[in-house]
Amino acid sequence: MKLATWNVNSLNVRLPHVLDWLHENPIEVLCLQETKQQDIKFPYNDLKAAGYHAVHSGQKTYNGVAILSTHEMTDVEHGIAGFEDEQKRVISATIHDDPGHKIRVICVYVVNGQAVDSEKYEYKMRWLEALNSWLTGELKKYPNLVILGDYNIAPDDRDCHDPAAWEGSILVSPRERDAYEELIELGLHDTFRLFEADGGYYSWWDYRMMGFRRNRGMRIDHILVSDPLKNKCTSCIIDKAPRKLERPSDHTPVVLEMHL
DNA sequence: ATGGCTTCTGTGAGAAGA
Repeated sequence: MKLATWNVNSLNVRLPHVLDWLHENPIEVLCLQETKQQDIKFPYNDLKAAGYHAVHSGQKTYNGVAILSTHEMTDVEHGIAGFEDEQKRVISATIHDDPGHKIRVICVYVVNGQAVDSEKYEYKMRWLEALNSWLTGELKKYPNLVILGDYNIAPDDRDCHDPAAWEGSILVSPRERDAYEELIELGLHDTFRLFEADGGYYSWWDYRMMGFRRNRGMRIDHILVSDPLKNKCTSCIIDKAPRKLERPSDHTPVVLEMHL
């Protein structure tokens, strides 16, 4: 089974890239973030024509998350149970593959936080705490769990192009990294790091200052798996190809392969 | 360098992203 995550920075703008990418990369599950559109505008028909079921939790202008799958999805849940949030940042579903395996997939768009001294940063920290408590229960309910998305956290200095310049800033601050580490301590594994120990691999590059060409990026999009799935993982790669297209998203897909 | 780009809203210029 192949699963991927991609922050598309507006599905309205990026739908052609998504359809082209799915055509070239036939995978079973794709989680999208920042669709930036209401459900009524979501391109269910175009995705269906491409062979994908889809579930979406969207809103106008900001946020918005979706799960696309070639397989049937059941038990769709929106948001973090018990956490009131106007912002559409989480959607979950159970994927049923052809051999009959059941995998619980959670698509997350973690709060950006803007700057460490902003109110949005405090919201980010509260949000991550709520995610953590909720996941504790979800892991018990669903042993085979994959959490894919834009975490807006670079877990360590290998995941940042210039740690000295970024020290203490948003995306790398100690409190954010501690919150990420607490997710890992629930018994989750950063699948990219199962296969690659070196730095210099990023999933986001700033649009400004030729960030991509100079590889001035951050690895902030992650695929975490629960313990029972760890040894089923066979590869996790960052596909830089879509970042090279005309009018790209500033993020690029991360792809996990598992042999169930 | 409180910048740089891109998207959104909505038709201006400002917010937000990361």
